[in-house]
Amino acid sequence: MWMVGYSEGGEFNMADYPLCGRKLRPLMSRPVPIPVPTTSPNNTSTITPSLNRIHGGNDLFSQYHHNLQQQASVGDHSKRSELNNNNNPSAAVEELYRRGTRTPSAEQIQQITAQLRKIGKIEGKNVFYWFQNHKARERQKRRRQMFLVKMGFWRVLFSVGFGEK
Amino acid sequence: MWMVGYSEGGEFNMADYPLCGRKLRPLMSRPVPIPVPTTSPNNTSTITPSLNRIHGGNDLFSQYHHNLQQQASVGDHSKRSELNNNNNPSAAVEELYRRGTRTPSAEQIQQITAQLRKIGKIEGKNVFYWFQNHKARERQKRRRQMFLVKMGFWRVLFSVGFGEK
DNA sequence: GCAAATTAATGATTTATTCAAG
DNA sequence: CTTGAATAAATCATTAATTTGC
Repeated sequence: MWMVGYSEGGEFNMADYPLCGRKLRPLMSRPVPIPVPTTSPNNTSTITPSLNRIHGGNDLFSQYHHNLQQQASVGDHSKRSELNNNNNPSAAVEELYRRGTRTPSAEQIQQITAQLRKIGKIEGKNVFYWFQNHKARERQKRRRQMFLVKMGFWRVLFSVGFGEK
Repeated sequence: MWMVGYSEGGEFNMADYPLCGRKLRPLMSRPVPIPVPTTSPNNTSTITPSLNRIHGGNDLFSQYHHNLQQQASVGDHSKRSELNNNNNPSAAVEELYRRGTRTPSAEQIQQITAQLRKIGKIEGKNVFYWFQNHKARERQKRRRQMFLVKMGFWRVLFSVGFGEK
């Protein structure tokens, strides 16, 4: 019988995972995601306003893509799509993501950044971070959902906030 | 709204988390891990009986450590600890593991084996295999636990058998 | 309504893991 | 096995969004 606090050379340390301390809402069966008018009156701005609040820092992006060369010599500009999502940078990158872009190369990032710079102040590293985070969090979300589904925890699924947003 | 079957690149692999495939008890809140006498009457032999049943095979050990030389010339016999764990070879190596030994060198393996040979029939490759397997399985176990914990599924953890073995 | 308190979202960093080359 | 680059995971930090007590 192993305990929560059991640790052997840093095996499992409760304090290492603050995310886990997250409080769950009370477990209630909510079979159909009926829009409840009491809690949230209207979700108007559901589009994530990300990529707008950008704060400074060191350029980790260039750390990763230190081999940023003229690898676009021949140029595979097959699907540029011009990124014209009505001046919403987030919508633009989400469009790219939806179309399959996951880990854009340094050259791709440069192109995307160039397009987005027409809309607002942005750097390549911001685009880099965005794709990193978006990919990771999409996967995370999917894994959580898959896990619960495979476990058959429909109740947990609904209580966890499943179905909305 | 997302779908069950949605998958993008085979993210979640059930086989990677055999612990999760376990049948779950009905989801009940069990705030304190009270010892349940019905399921597991008594876990007396929780100490792994490994390193006692040794079967033959090719010597992978000598494959890896083909450079077994007198590298112990100067000798860093700082913490020998003599391995006197009351004639239990498994307890002995687990003690070493707990103290930090992960991938012992050929020379270390020879020393350990020499000590263990006082207790029973053993070869260097057995010790080598033990550390290989133990390291791998500890990591595996840790990953499984981390997975559930990081997902924040405490209830699942408990219902999944967390707390017993 | 409103403002403090809480929670969720997300950009930025840091740490760990994977994978290929030597 | 060791090393280094690339990636993924975890975490930190800050802000948006929501809840809650008046």
